[in-house]
Amino acid sequence: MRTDFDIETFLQDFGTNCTRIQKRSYSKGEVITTYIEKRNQMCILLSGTANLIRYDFNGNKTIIGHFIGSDIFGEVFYPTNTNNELFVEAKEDCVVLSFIYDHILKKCNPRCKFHEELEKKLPILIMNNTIKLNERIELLTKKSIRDKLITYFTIISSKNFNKTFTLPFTLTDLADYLCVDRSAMMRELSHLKDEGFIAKKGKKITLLIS
Amino acid sequence: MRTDFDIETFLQDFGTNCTRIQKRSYSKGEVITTYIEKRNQMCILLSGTANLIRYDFNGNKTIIGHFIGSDIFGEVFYPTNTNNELFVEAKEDCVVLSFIYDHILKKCNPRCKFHEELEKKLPILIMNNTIKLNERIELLTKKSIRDKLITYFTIISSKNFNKTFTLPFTLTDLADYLCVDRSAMMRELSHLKDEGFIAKKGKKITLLIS
DNA sequence: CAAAATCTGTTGCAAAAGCGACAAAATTGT
DNA sequence: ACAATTTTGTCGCTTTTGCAACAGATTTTG
Repeated sequence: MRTDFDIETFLQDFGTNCTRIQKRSYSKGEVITTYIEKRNQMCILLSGTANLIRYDFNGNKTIIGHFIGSDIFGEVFYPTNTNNELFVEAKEDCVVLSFIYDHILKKCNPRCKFHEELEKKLPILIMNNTIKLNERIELLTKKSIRDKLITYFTIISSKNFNKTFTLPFTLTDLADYLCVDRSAMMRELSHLKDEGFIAKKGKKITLLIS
Repeated sequence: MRTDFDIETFLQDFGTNCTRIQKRSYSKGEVITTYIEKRNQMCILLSGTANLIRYDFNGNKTIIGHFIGSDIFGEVFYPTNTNNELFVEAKEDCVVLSFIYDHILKKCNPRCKFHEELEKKLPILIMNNTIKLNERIELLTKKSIRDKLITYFTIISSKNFNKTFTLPFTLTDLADYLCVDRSAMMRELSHLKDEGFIAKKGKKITLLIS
C-alpha cells in the first residue's frame, strides 16, 4: 500500500534553511531537469504534475513516467546506458526540491534538521516509487493495446476506489504513455466501448467489467 | 551506479540467529514464492537466478523480472491491482532470505544485529532495485522488436564493459522477457545480423554499432 | 549414454498496430 | 469573446508482429 507522506508539513518545518537543497518553481511547459546533463541529481515534486519524456531519433515522443505530488525523480534513479537524453517537463505549474544525492548523507551541518528528516523519510518515498515503477512494468508488459488500456483503467480505478474516473492525461498523451500509436489506441477504445467493456465521455471513463 | 553489497559476508555474520527471518534453498524449477498468496513478503536472493513470471488467461507466459544475487523481490514491492497471480521461479538452484516487511522495524529483540544491519543495508538494496526497474522501463517503452533488442543488448554490453556477451536467457525466454513473439524476434535477429548490426553465435552476441 | 524434452531457426498466412491525413470539437491565450 | 492551437475521432493503406507448424540442433534427465 502506498504510504502517504505529508510533504507540505515536512517542508513548512524544515525545507527553507538547508544550504544544500534547492527549492524552485516551474511554469507549465518548462523543463524541470534533464538526465544526461544533470548527473547524480534527485528531485522531489512538491506540487503540480510533470512527465518524464524521451524523444527518439524520429522525434517520436514517449512518456516514460508521470509524476504527481511527493513523487521522486532524477538521474540517480535512471542512469541511462543509452545516449538518449530524458526530459522532465512540467505539465502544470510545479514546485520542486532538488539536490545532489550524495549530499543526503553529507549534511550541510551536523544538526541540519532537514537532512535528518529527509534521511528518515527517504525510504518511504523510495518505497512508494518502487511500487509505482512495478505498476508501470505491469502495464508495459501487456502485449496488446487492448490489454494495456484495460490494465491502465483497472489500476486507476482501483486507486480511486471507483469504477468511474477521469484520465490524468489527454488521449494523445495516454497513447505516448502506453507506448502505442494514438490512432490505433482510439480505434481500440471504440471497440472496447462497442463491446461494452467501458463507457466513455471525453476523458471520463467507466469500467464495466470485473 | 549500482552499489555493490557483500551479502555473503553480511549473512555469515548475522543471518542465522534472527527468529523472524527465514533462509531456504530451492532447486531449479521450484516456485520460490507467489504474490497474491504471500502478502507483505519481502525476499532477498542470496545465490542463483530466478524469474518473476505471469501467465495470462491464454497460458501466455511473460517474464516480468529476472533476479540475480542480492536482488530483492516480493509482494511488498508489487501490490497487484489486477487479479493475475505472479510466480517467482528458480531458474537455477537458489538460496533465499524471506521475511514479512513490517518486521524490519519490529525487531525480534531490541538488539538483533541482523535487523540492525538489514535496516542499514536496505536502502542500498532498494536503490539498486529502483535502478534496475528503470532500466526495465527504458527497455519496455521501446516500441519495435528491433529497438527492444538493441536496447537490451546495449544495456548488457555496457554492464559487461564489452561489446561481446552471453545472453543470460534462452532465446525463448528472451522473447518472453521482451514481451514479443519468439518467431518474430528470431526473424528480427536474423535481419539485425544480415544488416550488420550484430554478430551472433548461439547465445553469444556481439554489438557492431555505436 | 540414450531417450525425452526443450530450444532454435525458418516459413506462409492472419491479425494487430502504425502511419498519414482530415474535419470537427475542445481548449488555450490574448 | 474570438482567433489560434491542440485534441479527438475516424478511415484507408502499409508495415510489423503474432501464430502455427515443423525439422534439426541442443540440452536435460534417468
